[in-house]
Amino acid sequence: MNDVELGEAVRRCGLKNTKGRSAILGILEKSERPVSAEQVFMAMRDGGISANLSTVYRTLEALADKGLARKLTIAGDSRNLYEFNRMEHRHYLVCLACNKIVAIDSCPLRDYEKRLSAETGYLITGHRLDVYGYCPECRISYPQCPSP
Amino acid sequence: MNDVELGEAVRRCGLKNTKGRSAILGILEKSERPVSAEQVFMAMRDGGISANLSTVYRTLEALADKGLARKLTIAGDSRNLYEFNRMEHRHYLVCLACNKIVAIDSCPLRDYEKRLSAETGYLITGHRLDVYGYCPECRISYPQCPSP
DNA sequence: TTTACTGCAAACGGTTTGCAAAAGG
DNA sequence: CCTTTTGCAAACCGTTTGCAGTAAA
Repeated sequence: MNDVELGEAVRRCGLKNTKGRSAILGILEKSERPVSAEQVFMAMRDGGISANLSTVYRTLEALADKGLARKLTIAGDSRNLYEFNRMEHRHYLVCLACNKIVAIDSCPLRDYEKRLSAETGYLITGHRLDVYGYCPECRISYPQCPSP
Repeated sequence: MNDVELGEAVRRCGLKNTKGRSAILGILEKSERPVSAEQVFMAMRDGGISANLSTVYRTLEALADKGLARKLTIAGDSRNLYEFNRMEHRHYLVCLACNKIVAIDSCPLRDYEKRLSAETGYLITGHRLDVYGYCPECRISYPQCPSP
């Protein structure tokens, strides 16, 4: 998305468009990994758009509320991460050595949710699945790996 | 486990046993849901054993390090939760209305991890899966349910 | 011109820490 | 005894908030 499209996306969801907001949405869209508020803040500075950290938090929250972004947490990280909402159902593979996070497209849980619902009487609305391990690069140096 | 056994478990893992420590381990063991540090703290007060909150944190951390407990986080809760480590592979079903957390015993991900490892080159060591929905009691009052 | 947004500084909640005193083995 | 553990208070970190000023529609 270019600057104009980003601005339109912000406006279309019912928010007033500002330089900061479209910049933040652009940063999310360009990043292929979830990012923290602080990372967004720094990326803005790097891009020459100064913003206040609390504004970044408020914007990320607003974008998540409106469905343009997603807020997520990864085990072992006390921060919240945000990503552009591509409307895909996604899971993450987290490297325990270098903390790299990569997205997984496949989801093995459709049938499982049905079964679980039948067994428990719960109305299942979603799930969170993160997979942990060691990436090919780190794998070499970490022969034995504790489970989280 | 009785008091003696709790104390032995603490000592066996390489920690000095104190009244507070075995009490905390006992609280974890008796609870069938994960609990927060604050909850442990209050449970101790209720049980007549006064302890400092930072000691509770330190103890939970130590028990988790030694493998007697597990530390976990649930989406949408900024706190860490702790549970007695029953050495079972477990997942949780979280009610989005009343926040009740119940354990699920089955795990549908064994084969999936193998496949994923083959596809990505990662050494997979574990995963986190939480399922969200509405429990039978809350289900009635929440007909439409947003996905987390 | 009205309403939504921003910056600032201060508060927040959960967690961690440094230190001196206390208790375990 | 020597080491580990504790209580206390203060710091910490990521996040949220109240408010007065600014900008979008």
